[in-house]
Amino acid sequence: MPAPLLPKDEVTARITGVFRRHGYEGASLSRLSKETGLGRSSLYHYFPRGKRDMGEAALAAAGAWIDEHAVAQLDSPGSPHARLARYAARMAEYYGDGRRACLVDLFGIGEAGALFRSQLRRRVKALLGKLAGVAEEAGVAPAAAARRAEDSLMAIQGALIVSRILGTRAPFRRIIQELPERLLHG
Amino acid sequence: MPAPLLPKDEVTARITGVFRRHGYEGASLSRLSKETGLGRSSLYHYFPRGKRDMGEAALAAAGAWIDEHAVAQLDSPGSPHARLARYAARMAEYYGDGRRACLVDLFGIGEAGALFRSQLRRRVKALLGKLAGVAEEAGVAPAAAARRAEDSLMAIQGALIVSRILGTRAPFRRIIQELPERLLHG
DNA sequence: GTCTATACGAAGATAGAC
DNA sequence: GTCTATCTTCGTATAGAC
Repeated sequence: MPAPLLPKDEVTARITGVFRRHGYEGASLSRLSKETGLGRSSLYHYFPRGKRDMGEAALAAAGAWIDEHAVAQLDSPGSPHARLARYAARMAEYYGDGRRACLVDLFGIGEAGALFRSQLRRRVKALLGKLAGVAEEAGVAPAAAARRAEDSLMAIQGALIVSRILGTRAPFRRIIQELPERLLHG
Repeated sequence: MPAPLLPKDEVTARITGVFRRHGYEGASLSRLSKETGLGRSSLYHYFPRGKRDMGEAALAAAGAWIDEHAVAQLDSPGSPHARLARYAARMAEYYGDGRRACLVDLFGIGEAGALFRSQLRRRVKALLGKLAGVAEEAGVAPAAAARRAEDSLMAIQGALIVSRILGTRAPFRRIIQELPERLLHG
């Protein structure tokens, strides 16, 4: 048995990158093979059901990174505003300062939508609950907190799309900057 | 020469529908053929460069509909608030009350992005200018008007994504409802 | 765990008859 | 303008050697 060329985590990271640049259907096995440096057979060794398993792995890896680095900030010490600012900063990092796409967008439509939408829904609902919790903790009424959590998420998703089309990071950066205020004071 | 099975406008409309449901790369010629009822050769008769021309036509048709039905409301009689409300209502119609995707999202990434992003950018910039103009007309300072126009667009794009993932139209409907207020009074 | 080789269908696209 | 037939490339997926 030859030694692995890359640890599986690194393979998954590169696969995730391909999905984020090309979308699910645009991520062909050739591209995935080239960008991981693994032949098709090696990819099937790691991901027996092929692209479907790769999408699953990308989703899990992205979710884990966000939970560990961004969502964790919401439970860390500090004022609600400070925690939200750290959360936003980490999300900005995840999105490559607005240059990288979100799997919630890419995997929500077409063939990928059928495969992954229910998983994404669970993750999104959990995140919305977390964000609303921070707002409530800061004294925002539950209904308003839920609304603003939803607004925060929509603002980021929309900012990614608009920044991508306009070719400028400014809208994304502004939304990240404003996130704590928007959630806490509408 | 046999008579056309469908007028070209109707063909384009159906093609646009396929793109909006499956994305650019997910819209295969087979699907496009099936949903238009035209064989491949007929499609190539209308769109000599194949999918690329179909994407172009979809973009043009969508842009024309939006200009004629939604953006036109911004130049029609009535208060800024009333015009924005009519604009929002027409956009909601375009988006099938939140169930149908936006080409700015779908055509912004991957292969489609390379083909269509510059066209989309022009359209988006024009729309942002129009929206900001209405806000300025209502007394909003230029910088704030530009910011809020951007916010309005991002909110709609984000609402479409979140509504799609959550499987509920409520977030989209809320954003549509709030659009005039957000643009005019932050 | 990786490789080469290959199966096999679907992809986009074209030719020529009517 | 539509059809059938065809072409080539690329798609996902597998087999078997090392």
